[in-house]
Amino acid sequence: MIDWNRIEEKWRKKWQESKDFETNPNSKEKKFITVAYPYPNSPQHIGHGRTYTLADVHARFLRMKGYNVLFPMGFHYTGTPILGMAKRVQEGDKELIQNFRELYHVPEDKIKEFSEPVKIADYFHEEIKSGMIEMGYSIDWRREFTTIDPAYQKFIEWQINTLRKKNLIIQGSHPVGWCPKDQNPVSQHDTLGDVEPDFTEYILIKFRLEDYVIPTATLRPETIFGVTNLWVNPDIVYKKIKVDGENWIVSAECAHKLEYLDKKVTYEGEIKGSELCGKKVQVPHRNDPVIMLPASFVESHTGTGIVMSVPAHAPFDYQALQDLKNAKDVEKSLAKEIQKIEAISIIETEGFGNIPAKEAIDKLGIKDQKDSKLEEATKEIYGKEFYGGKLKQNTGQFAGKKVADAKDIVKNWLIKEKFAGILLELTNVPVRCRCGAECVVKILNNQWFLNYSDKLWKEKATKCLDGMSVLPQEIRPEFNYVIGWLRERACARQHGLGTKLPWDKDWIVESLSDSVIYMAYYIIVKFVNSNEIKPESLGPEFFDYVFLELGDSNTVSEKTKIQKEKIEQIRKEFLYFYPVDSRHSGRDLVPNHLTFFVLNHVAIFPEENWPQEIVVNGSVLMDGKKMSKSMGNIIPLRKAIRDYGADPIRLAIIISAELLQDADFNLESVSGIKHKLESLLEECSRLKPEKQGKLEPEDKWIKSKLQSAVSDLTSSIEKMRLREALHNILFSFESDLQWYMKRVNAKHRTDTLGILHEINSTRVAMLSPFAPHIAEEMWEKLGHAGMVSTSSWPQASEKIDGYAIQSEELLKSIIDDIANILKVTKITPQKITIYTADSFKSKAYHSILDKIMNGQTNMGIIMKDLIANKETEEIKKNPDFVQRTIKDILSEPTELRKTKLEILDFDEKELIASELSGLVKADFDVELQVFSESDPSKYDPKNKAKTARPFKPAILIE
RNA sequence: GCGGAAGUCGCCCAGCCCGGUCAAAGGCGUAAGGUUUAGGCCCUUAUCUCUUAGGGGUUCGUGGGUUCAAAUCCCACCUUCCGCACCA
Repeated sequence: MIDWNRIEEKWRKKWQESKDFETNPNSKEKKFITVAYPYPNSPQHIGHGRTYTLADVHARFLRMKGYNVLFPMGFHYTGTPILGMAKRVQEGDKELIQNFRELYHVPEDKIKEFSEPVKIADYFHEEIKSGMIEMGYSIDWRREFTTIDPAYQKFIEWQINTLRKKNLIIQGSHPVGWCPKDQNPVSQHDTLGDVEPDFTEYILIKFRLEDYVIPTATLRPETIFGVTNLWVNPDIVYKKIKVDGENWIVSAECAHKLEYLDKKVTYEGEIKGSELCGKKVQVPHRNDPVIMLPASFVESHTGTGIVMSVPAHAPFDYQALQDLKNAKDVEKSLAKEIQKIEAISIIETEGFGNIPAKEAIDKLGIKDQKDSKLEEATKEIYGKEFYGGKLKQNTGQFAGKKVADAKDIVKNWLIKEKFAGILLELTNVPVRCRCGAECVVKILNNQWFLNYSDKLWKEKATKCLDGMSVLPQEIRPEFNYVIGWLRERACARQHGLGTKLPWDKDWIVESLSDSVIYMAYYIIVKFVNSNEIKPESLGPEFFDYVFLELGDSNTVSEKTKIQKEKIEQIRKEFLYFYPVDSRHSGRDLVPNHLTFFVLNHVAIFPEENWPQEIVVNGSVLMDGKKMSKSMGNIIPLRKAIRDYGADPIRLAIIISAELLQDADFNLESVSGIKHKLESLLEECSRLKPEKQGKLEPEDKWIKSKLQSAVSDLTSSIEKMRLREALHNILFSFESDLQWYMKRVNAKHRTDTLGILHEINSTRVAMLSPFAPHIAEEMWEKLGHAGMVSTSSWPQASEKIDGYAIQSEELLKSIIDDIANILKVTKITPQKITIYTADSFKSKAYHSILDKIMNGQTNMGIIMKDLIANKETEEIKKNPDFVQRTIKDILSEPTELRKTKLEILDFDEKELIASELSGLVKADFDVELQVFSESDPSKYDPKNKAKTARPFKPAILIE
């Protein structure tokens, strides 16, 4: 048993002492690798480890390739969840405190401090950082910071001011979920049950009743042309209110909602719903009276509590009308009016007749307006009409328009003509704030936005994206799509940790806006942390000069009191490290952070400093399931490291899935990998550098295999196909090595230590970005001086020995064939005889191979050509040979075909005679005889020799 | 609905871009053998199906098509997953 924790600690200490990961500009070419910094509101678990591990492998690989790699890390304190947590601690929230205690093992005295949000962040910051160190991430910790550090805030002030100067920040109104009690916006983590307030826009159509406006809320403004009546609930008491100078009648709930929607509301009186029934109102656009009728499906908390009735296209309306027509207890004069009402059809949809609502109701067998299937009917009709419907002639100027288009056109027309207004309403009511109050939608009038709608900005971002590498490729269209639909985005909020808006101190820069160009800050922060520059000296002129070379260093020095030389040095370091060469992140950040990262870079920096690459990875599942607190399947990273070691976890995460796929993590695979590494370590301990003697065929072969492994692996890593790469080092190469050992053992060789040492040294070097600790240990055991993490990446020399590859392939396939024959015949072999093909067959073979490589696979044509040639004409007696040879060749890798084409003087008989006997003896414990097909004195009792083909000798087993 | 991804031999998952290397890698599981006092770990072999000569048959969501040749290219359909915002 090996002590993983001890080995890992040993090497972590060495890395720390040697300061290998502290990166300063030098004469080498640089690579700047960054990964989205963590939000410290909980310890990190295995899932968090994925992105960082991928980035670390990337960084370590590039370092070995000879680049000067900067891989820094910061901590994102900005945001509201931590604030919410602190609030819950203050309130003594049992569940949360229990989580801290039992799930996160936070010491009791620390939990007490958690009523202060920064303490929570500080605690988990240290926790996460320790985990990162224990995972062996090659981070330059001199550049660590948090987003509430004074210097960082200076940087964010500069960023946000710069954006504003470019007119990319605008002010406007914006609806948010709102708690009326707390007087604060609410989002998912502020609500009971963690529901995200979700709202939608209703169109308020204003019908007139004498001096009053009767507003009805609808999602389908285009159906106004089919209105036949209104619905009121007779049991509701409605409010008479004054709204911006107009008299409205709406439900009490609606009046309450309106108060938050930027309307001035005064209460003037009440009226019963039943009193409204029978009254006639004016339709806004056509001066036509329609009657108000009672309906029980009308709810006071939805819309205005009064509904516009379009029986032709709305199943609820149609059914309510039918119910009324059939009702017995309706007053006579009213009943007469009701009987007169006919549905007005205004939309034509394929598959539906004149009154779609009726058809849907009949189809579902709906009996009355209380039937829950009405929802289904409504959905079906809405879907069909919206995407497939057209407005009919009776819609006037809108006739012929598709419903999908007409909806917005009619809406805008209604609003322009003052026939309608807007009502925003929560769709997932009730949403309750953690304080218990029911939330509403509020329009904030002085909200600040990043104007991501800006066309030129989008164009620039698209250009940047087009010039960038996006890994894996499949994700690229998603970025383009996001840039397309992005609109104004609020960039400030009223509470939470973060930086105040410099020009409006009531607002705090929102967390997805203060995390977009901070990679540039990694250059600065080194000087802040070393006390070379003070936060207070970081005025805008400093950043202007360092990042954009605006102004001159003399003036900047005067203003900031920073030495001119220092300023020049920082500018030079910025120029050296920027742009970002690769940004790693999870795919959940594609529609927000990663896209904003691109947008903000192009807004602020000149083209030469635009980002070069984005690498996106999927999430991590635990035994096929999503990790979640409630499922109890979260494994804290640090605990996993203690139990299994950092390297096995790193490998298990990487090997379980390719980049974009969700990685399924399970503990069995961790122990599997652990054992693999342990046996590799053992192997390395055995090997010493030793002089290599004369190379045997299998030596040449394995060396060639090693060469191709190096070049395959390198290109895999370059494409960030780390799973594939790791798989090659750990498993695929293993099977080549097994064959090699089999060959070596068959020959009873003892002189292979040197070669195995060379092979394993290369493997360990290639393993080192993935499993850095154990690779160092292996490297040391192999007797290398220095550390493998600072050694150079193995170079693939171009020497691939085609002859050796071909030879070993032949030997393997003969062994396979023998085993196959034995399996089928179940005989115990006494003696094996092999016959190699005649030389004219070889010529034919090459000729066929040549034709196939040129794309000709037609048997007839190939045959004709062969017969036409004197050297191969003999083949006409043996058409089966041609058929089979074509098949042989087609079932080979193209690589091997090329090799065979190049090598003409391949002596099968000689190879088999000298190399195969030992193998056959070892595997089957019998003697081997070899003849050529053309050998007149051959032993061939069963007349097998004639079936021999090149690379497919005939075999006789007795 | 819009946008994206995906359906492979018990399970997980490669291969698809660039058609022939594909009955299709690897891991897990299962079975047999070796090692071990025993178990675990480890090693070997097998793991769609038929076959007493290295061979054949049927497979890669479903149905078509292109091609000498399709898991791979094209079309249609079915199913599943993810994102759709002011939240990190």
